[in-house]
Amino acid sequence: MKPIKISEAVVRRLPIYLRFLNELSLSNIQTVSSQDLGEKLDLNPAQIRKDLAYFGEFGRKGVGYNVDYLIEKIRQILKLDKTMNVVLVGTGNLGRALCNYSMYIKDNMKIVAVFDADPSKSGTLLNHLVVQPMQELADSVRQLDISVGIITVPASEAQKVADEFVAAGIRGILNFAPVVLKTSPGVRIHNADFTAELLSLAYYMDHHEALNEGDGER
Amino acid sequence: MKPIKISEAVVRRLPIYLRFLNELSLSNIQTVSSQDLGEKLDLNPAQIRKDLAYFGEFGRKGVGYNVDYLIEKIRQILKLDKTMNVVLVGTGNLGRALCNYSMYIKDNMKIVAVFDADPSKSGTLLNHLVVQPMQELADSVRQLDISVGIITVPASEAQKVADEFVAAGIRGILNFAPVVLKTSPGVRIHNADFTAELLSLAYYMDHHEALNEGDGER
DNA sequence: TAGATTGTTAATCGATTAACAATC
DNA sequence: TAGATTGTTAATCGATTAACAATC
Repeated sequence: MKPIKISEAVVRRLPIYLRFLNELSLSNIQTVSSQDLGEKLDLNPAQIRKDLAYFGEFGRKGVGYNVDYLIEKIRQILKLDKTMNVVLVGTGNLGRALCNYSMYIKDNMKIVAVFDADPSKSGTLLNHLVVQPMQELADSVRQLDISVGIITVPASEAQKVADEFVAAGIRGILNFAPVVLKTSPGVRIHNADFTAELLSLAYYMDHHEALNEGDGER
Repeated sequence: MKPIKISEAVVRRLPIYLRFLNELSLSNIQTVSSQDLGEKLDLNPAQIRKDLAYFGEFGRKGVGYNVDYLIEKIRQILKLDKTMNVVLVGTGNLGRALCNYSMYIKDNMKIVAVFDADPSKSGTLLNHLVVQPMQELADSVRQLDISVGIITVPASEAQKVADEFVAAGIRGILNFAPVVLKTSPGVRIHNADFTAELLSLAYYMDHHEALNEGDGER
């Protein structure tokens, strides 16, 4: 009935909308216009309306969007209305930091298993979870109905972990390792590569004002 | 002489090129073609050639690019040939994990000061650096010639920190807090927002295959 | 020379923005 | 009713890809 394919850029903005709407809801604000959203999120109001309209008619002309209703709808679209089980591999500093994050709960994303390639880490406790050895990955993924995997191992190990994820049946990967992963077409990879962000930030420091005269973008 | 403005998308890809070239260099590979790069990095070869050509003629027709020369050039473009001093605010799990990262050294990005809004954290040691109270921020930025700031505080505190960064003269911000920051036009903000990446990943899990038939993209 | 590969222009594709009728 | 704001179409803008002459 609606075979329109949604662009990646649109999907990427949905969590941004959701977060801000949650803030509004906490402040007991009941209605918001695309104008308001655009100002707060530095986006064009038309773009916001268009993004939302891909999924349905959520607003009321002359009025705006009901905050709580829109939250509910976006959560449905992103499938955050049911719990999504997540596995994390790599219990270094970053991996441990991510495990301790509590935000997942509200968004129904839950780290339910933790692995490390280093056998000496097996059995140690990390935020109520026992670190497991890699051999148990496939079993856990099946038994715990895990669909998403987070990679926080060194770059040199990341591809290997990705391969094991795919073999175990994982369909989505959030990759923190600074490397381009290769997987089969059905698997979705999102990169959370802050080192690249940091390096590209350097480009914009100081001396390039002369070149980028028409600056001020984000 | 070259008043062409470089698009954001181009700059974002430069660190990706650089990383892979570094790998090649370590393997003693001396020459690489845009074809090779494209295959390894999942990018169109024409795009890679065009990206590089914005900054100069780095390749040789019929031959390809000299790996070490290209590394040198990209490092110059990104200004990684001189040390860039970085400050980090927020010594929670994530902040501590970032401080312990060693990658910065190779890329000449160095965390030289660490702050926390919680006064009880002041004076504690974090990876050879003494955690400082926020009042000292502006002084440190000036004295240590810091141009980039990393924000790893909770979302509720992030805007305040960004304001203090701007007031202290910082020109680039890497923001890990899940919130859209507002600053003056001259300040560059890059978001390292893995929570958004994780939530948007959920969208692509399972039941949406039917809609996105033409899948397989990244 | 023949084969390979760049740098670059032109064509294509897709995403953003403007505009406005519909309507609350 | 008048004012506001959506949903959506059309216009614009920008980025990606294809194609190819130049040349190593």
